Amino acid sequence: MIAAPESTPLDRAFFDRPVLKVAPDLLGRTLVRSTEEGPIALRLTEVEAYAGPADPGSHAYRGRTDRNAVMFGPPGHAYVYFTYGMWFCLNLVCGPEGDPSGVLLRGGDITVGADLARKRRPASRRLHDLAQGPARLATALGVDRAQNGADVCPADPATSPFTILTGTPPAPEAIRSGPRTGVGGGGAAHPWRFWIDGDPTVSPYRAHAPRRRR
DNA sequence: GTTAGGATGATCT
DNA sequence: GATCATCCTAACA
Repeated sequence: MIAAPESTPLDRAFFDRPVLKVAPDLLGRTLVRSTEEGPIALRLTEVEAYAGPADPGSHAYRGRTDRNAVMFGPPGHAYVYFTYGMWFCLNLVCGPEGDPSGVLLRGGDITVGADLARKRRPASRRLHDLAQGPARLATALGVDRAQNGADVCPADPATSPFTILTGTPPAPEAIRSGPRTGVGGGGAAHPWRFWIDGDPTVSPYRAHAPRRRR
């Protein structure tokens, strides 16, 4: 039988490239999240690049720590971090090894397993906001600290919580870029956020606002 | 439709 | 002790 395009996993060479090439190339790809409860497939519609040790918006800006160690490792692995006391966010580490760069997955369209995602995100009112925003995406997919460092290009996909399939990339003219969301300290200076034009699962842009003290 | 403010804790200075 | 690669709800237009 002929394999559908969606069935081909992206290999490590895909991620072992500069992050600014990988990030837009991830749009339209399918992330498969496997759990005991069942699989969820997500078509990526919005991502952000965090580009190496000189990027002031990056967790790696001030060097390697226990928290960001995965970003310094080999490409094709998941970097999961906990933020705002409540949420997890999912990144994919890009190459080359030793260069701490990665792609934050900010939004996607759930194509398989929407019922399971709804169970994890009862606050979600519509299909398109199940994974609209990085913490929503991680919540819908059931991602937490346990997946930090997981291989997303495993030799045997059955052994990994993640696989990424070729999917159906959008036409190049449908790919938009702009400033990153929610990063301060000059980190929004570069147009390193990429999304699929007009897709309802793309999160609304919010400029970084310093939090007020109570 | 928009906006303001609170939740909540790991991480780093 | 301040800062977060955020989300949700309530209030208001």
